[in-house]
Parts: sequence; structure tokens; C-alpha cells
Amino acid sequence: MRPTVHDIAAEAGVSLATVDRVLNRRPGVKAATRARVEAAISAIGYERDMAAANLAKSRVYSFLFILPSGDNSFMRGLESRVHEAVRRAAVDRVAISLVTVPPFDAASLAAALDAARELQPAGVAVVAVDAPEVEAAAMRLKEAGIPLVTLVSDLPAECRSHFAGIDNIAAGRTAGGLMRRFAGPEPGRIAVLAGSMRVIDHRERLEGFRQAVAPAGHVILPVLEAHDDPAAAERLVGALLTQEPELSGIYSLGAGNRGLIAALRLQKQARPRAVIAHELTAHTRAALEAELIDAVLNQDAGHEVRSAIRVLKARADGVAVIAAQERIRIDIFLKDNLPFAEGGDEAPAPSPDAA
Amino acid sequence: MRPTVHDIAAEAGVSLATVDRVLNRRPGVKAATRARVEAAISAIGYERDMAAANLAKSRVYSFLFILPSGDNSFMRGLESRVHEAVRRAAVDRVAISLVTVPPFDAASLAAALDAARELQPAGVAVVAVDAPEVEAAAMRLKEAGIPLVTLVSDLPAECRSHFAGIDNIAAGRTAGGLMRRFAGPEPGRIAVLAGSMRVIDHRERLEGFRQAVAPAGHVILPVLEAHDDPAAAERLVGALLTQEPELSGIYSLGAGNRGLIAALRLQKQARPRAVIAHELTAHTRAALEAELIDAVLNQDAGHEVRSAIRVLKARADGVAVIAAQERIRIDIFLKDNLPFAEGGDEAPAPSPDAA
DNA sequence: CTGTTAGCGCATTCAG
DNA sequence: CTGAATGCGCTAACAG
Repeated sequence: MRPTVHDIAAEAGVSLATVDRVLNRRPGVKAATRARVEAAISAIGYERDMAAANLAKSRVYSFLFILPSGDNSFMRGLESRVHEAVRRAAVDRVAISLVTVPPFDAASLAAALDAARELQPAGVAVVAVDAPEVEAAAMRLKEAGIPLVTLVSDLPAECRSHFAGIDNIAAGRTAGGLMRRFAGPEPGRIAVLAGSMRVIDHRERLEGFRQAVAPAGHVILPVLEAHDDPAAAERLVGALLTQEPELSGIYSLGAGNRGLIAALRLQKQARPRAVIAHELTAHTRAALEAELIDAVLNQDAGHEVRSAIRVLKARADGVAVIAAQERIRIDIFLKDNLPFAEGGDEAPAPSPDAA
Repeated sequence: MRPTVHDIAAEAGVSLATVDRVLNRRPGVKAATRARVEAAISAIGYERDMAAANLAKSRVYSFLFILPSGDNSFMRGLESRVHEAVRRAAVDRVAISLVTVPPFDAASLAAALDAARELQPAGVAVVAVDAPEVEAAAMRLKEAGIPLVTLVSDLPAECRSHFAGIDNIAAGRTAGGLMRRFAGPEPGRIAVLAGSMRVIDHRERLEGFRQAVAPAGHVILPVLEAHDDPAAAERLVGALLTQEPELSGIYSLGAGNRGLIAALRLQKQARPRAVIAHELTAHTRAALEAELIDAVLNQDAGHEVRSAIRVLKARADGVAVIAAQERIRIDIFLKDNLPFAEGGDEAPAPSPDAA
């Protein structure tokens, strides 16, 4: 049997209330008594039973997710992962609310963070836009003692407690490594399609990509900025494919892949040897299967949401997380290892009572 | 506030004890009463608070892991992931024991499963060897009502409740897809290094690999069986490299990669264009960094262990799992997206009490 | 400053 | 067959 508060009380010769006070760092205990209790705690190797504590407190963790609005497929997928989490949350005593703000709008995001602070949630998760007003609002949250987890898109480390997302430099390098091998040994010309170079994720991916591709002698054409807009992407890529018939690869490091895919479909004969994009959505998945795209780098939105919740809970409780479990992988999908289409949860046979 | 047993009792006009009897499907309740209670339960949308239930029961889930002994790097890594889980387990009321049996030894494994059954654990996880006596022992566990999760290596679906491992056919296809692209457009000769064709995982990987590689016109040389033995692998690959100077690729689908790597290191000039192996270990990691291997397909042993525990717990409780969370990915590692070396857990600042 | 007491939601004796 | 009472490990009034 694991030791309980009673064991501590007996060992230290005090009452349960006093033990509870020192366990929860509450005032009103003489220093000497506190020391005795703490000695007892470590002597018998006590560890608090969080489930029992939460039961007694009728505690519910209230978390707030702040996501960008708009029709970005990845973000909408992320939102539906949050909704799934909301449904599951009750059984774990967590209540999740969700608000959306206009994408890339630093002022709105900062306002949302300030509004969040007023609500005094147990934690906040946000798809960040790295701008001074957002950083300032994040610091205000920190001062209010509210843990903040950045999701997908990060802020400087001192502004948040944890980042649930991928290493974008490594992702760019990975795309570059695949590009080098897919495009073949002889140096060629490679195009990069980006959302906006103002977003840090995109800059980092480009940087990593350059690191990996440059040594092989390939030429990287001037970056095409489509601002995550499918129509713009289609126009730019269409023009590219006619101007550069010998193109050996395209790396699409942002959103707006619908446009890229449409342009490739129109000119299938002129398709470069290697096309690599980010985020597995219905569109990129179909393009992989149709062999219009060769590889998709992905971050698992479901994992990111679950991880954010676990980390916020751990922060609220002041306990450690399993680092390996919270590392978001850079998934590489080829048409050969596509997971089954997004499904709901499993429905097991409710066994009466095994053991 | 979520409804509790008291609410059910009030709604149905019975006592707590009766509610408890129908909740836990225990006898001693008149059919009519039972019906009233069940009506009340679904009327108010009751969901049991597992944390409170476990507290009242002082329940501890006892799970048993059965792993192969031997010096296979992947299996030893798996074992250390189990040890980590053992350490963390107490706080979740789970007690994990671990036993090892000689690798590929069906009789010993079957005996271990039977011994496990005697202990009446709440669940068993096993790296299976698919043999008749093992299947029989698995069925006996099932009849005893003890959930069984296969880990890494599967059994027929009717013998176990869940498989925590990768889809090996898809893994083979993935290796083939990479091979086709890495080896270049012109058809070439490709070697396959296997452990033993008697293991189902290896047969499946080969099958998937063939599916993906054959259409491109490559020739797959007769499979080299090294029985997961580094020395044998080194000999076989050494001979191969001298006999086949024009080799375009090697796919190592089993263990014993140390030997493969040693042979490649010795004859670096004769290195084929594409070398693909399985499982990220210290050896394959170093070989990726040294560019002796181009890609490593991996299954995350830590994820597999955590998943097995979650699934066993869910089975014991008769609740659903999050399917997406329990799907084990086929990770693709290039030198560009290697994760940081295996580390311990994070040490957070224990915040006093946030919200 | 410290101790007593009554629950949190549920399971389980033991009477009726 | 059914109900009242007690306790799991912990927290939170309320007294002293």
C-alpha cells in the first residue's frame, strides 16, 4: 500500500489538516512543524494521489483553446480535433472552451489572450502569431500564473511554458533530404512555394530546406509567395511550369496546396520529378494517391491537441510530463504508408469485469 | 455538475446499493427494479467517475509484459521503455511486472502465457511468436477473461484483443516506395536482407516491398537470411557487395543491422545507391549520420508500451480508446529528421497552485 | 497556529 | 431482494 496522508500525520505527530497545509504550501504552519512534516513526507516516500485530491476538490481543469478562423484545411482539421477532445474531456474533469480569431491578426490575438486572462482558466493553448503585442499579452498571462502552450506556431521560449508543434527547421531539412534523393543525382532547378515569409514557421522551413539542398548543387528559384491562397498558388505554379519545363522539384512549405495540386493536374506531362508538400489533408492525400505529389510532411493535429491538454494539466498540477510522448513527430507520408482516413474512436465490447 | 449515483437513486426511487448492483451487473436485483434503475441512468445521462470508483475499490491494475530475451537492440530498447513505464505506473494505480522468455521459442512463450493466467493479472502484453501452441495459450487467456495485447509482433485477430504495432505490409511498401525513388529511374538489382522468413513480420514486409518495387522493373535478388545475427549479416552482405558491384539498393527488413553496417563501412566505395533498414537504434542512428544508410523505418517502442497499457486499462474498464492515439505510426527517419537521443522525462517547475 | 469533522463519488460490508 | 452505514485518500470549512 502506498503511504497516505494519515501515515505522514502519524509519522510527524500532527493532524491531517496540518499535513494538508504543508502539502499545498498554505500559510499558517510554524516553520518547525512544517520541517517535521516535510521530513516525514520524504522519509516515508509519500506521493500524493491526484485522483483522490481532485475528487475531494471537485476540481475541474478549465482550458481555453484559441485558433485562427478562415478556411485553411489544416486549421479546420485542428479545430475538429479540439472538438473531439471537448467531447472526451468531461471524464477527465477538464472543461475546454474554444474561440477563434482572424488569422495572422496580431491585435485580435492579443485581445483574445487578454480576454482569456480575465476568465482565469487553468491553462491556455494558442496557435501563435509572433508579434510584439502577442508576446506582451503572453507575458501578462505568465504573470497571472496561467500556463500557456503554443500550438503549431511558436512564440519565443520565455513567453510560453511549452510548444506543441514540430521543429520547422528540421522539417525543412527533411524536405530537402527527400528532394535531393527524389530529384536524382544531377543538379537541377527547384521551386519553393510559400505562404508568407512573414510567418516564422515558413522562414524556418525554408532555412532548413536550403541547408539540405544547397550542398547538392541544386538551384533554388526565387520563392513564390501565395499567401496560403489556393487561387494565387494555382496561378503562380501554372506560370512556373510553363516557364521552367526542366524543373526538377517543387517544395510547397505553406498552405494553399489545393492550388498547387490543381496546377499540377492541368499540366501532368510537365510534372517535375519531385513534389513535396506539408500537412496531410483531404487534398494532399488525394494528390499523393494520384501521384501528383510524392511526399507529404505532416504534423499530427490530434497528437498536438492531446499533448497540449496533457501538458497544461501537468503544469497545473506541477508534475512532470513524459518528454518522449510530447515530442511532435515530423511524419513523412508517401502513398505507401497513408493511414486509414480519419475515423472516430473505437467501440469496444464493454466487458463486465475482468480481474 | 455531472450526475452521480445519488441522482440515479433519487430518480429511480431506490438506494445507492441497488444502483451500484445494476451498475456493476451484479445479481440480486428484481428485473423490474433493474429496469427502473437503467431507465434512470440513461434518462439523466449518467457516466461513472472511474477515478472515484477506483479510489473506493483501492483498485490496482496488474499487468504483465512478456518480452523476448537476447541481445536484439530493439527488444532491449523496448524492455527499457517497459521499465520506464513501471516507474511511472504507481501513480496511475497500475502495477506492471515483466518477464522474458527465449526469443522465437514458442514452447517457452506458451508456458509463460499459461503461467501468467495463473497469476490472474488484469491484462497481459506480449511480443508474440505465431505458433499453434502460442495461439492455444492465448485462447486460454481469453477464456479466462484476461485481455491480451500483442506488442510489435502479432497473432491472429481472434487470439488477442489488440495489436500494438505497425502494419508490416505497409512498412514493406513504404520501404519499396523509398527504394524506387532513391535508386533512380532506371531498373536495377536490389538485395533483401531478412532475419528469418519464418517470422510473419518479415514475410509481410517482404510482400509489401515486392508490391512497391516490382512495378518499377527492378530485380529483387534471392533473399539473404541472416537470422538476426550480426556476424552472419556481415558475411552475407560482404559477399554480396563484391559479387554485385552494380547493386542499386539493399533493404534490411529484420534485425542484425550491426553486421550490415560493418560490411558497408568496409566497402564504402561499393555502396549501393539506396540502403534502407528497420528500427532506429544506436547503430542505425550512427549509420544514418555517417550516410551509410539512407533511411530507417521505425516503430516507436515507447509509444507501443504506453499504448499497450492504455488499451489494457480501457479493456479492463470496458471503455473505448482513442483509435487515432493507439495507431502506431511507421516512422521514416532520414539523417535530417532524427529526434534527439533518447532522454528522460522533463522536469517542470512545480507551480504552487494555478487556478 | 493546530486539530476535528464532514464530505467528494463510489463500492461494500452487514442488517433488514 | 433491498437499504443504511462505513471508508478509499484527500480537501475544506470550522472550531479550539
